Amino acid sequence: MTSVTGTPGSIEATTALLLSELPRLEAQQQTLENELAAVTERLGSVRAALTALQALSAAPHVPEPAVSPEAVAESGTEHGAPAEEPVEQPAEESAATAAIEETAEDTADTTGAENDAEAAAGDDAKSTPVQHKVPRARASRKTPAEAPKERKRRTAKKTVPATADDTTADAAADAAGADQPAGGLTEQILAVLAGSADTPVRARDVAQALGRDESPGSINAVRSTLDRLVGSSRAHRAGRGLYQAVQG
DNA sequence: AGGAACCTCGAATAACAATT
DNA sequence: AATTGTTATTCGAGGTTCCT
Repeated sequence: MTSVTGTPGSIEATTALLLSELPRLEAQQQTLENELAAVTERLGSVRAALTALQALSAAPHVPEPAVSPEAVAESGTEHGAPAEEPVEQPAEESAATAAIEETAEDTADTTGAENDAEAAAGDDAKSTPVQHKVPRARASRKTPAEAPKERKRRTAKKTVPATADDTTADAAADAAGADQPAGGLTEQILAVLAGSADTPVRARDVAQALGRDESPGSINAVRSTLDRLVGSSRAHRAGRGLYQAVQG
């Protein structure tokens, strides 16, 4: 299956390299998951503190979490942390201040993890960067007659690769090496594709698998490279936004 | 309730700049 | 010169809101 163009020797060497990195990457994955769980827990603590304070001061509203509901839900479901649970802590002042202090401390402690979680959550919730889209003319908008009747759910569209994400992206991460370039970006991406040859992957997944920043710019760079690979027949497009290693 | 219009976001594409 | 990164623009599709 994974017939990425290359000499057999280079494939073997790459395979050996990737296998040697496997244990370290798995450990790194575990570490990151633990950090995310810690952040999720902290989030609950922060909310508890805010709620308690609100109860004390009868403030009109509590600012919504900066973390997107999606991300919270995700982290909650994935790690069993009730991040979305309504806070039912006693609204005692001491409790509130204690929670706040604890929160402040842990926030300082988990800055790194927070950043990671933020990167993951914020990106998923699309923390649209600078790209201001000029309200483009609606000329291109399809009339309902033209629009396809069966609207595939965007979520479904995302879940398919996302599900694959857990497996293929992990495998891809294994395949690519998460921290340093083992060859050019093109080769790394090819390795990712080869690592999940059975399942098409998204540019985002590839970027994630490579341990790259999940900023739009970074993903765009991956996408650009993927497009070049497609253009050079070293990869093929399996669908909109989906890339796959060339078969056979 | 159903449909149309609008909004938002991800993806595709192209062009250019920077780096090796 | 090839590779990689960045930016801008456009397109496609799903979600939300509004109107009848």
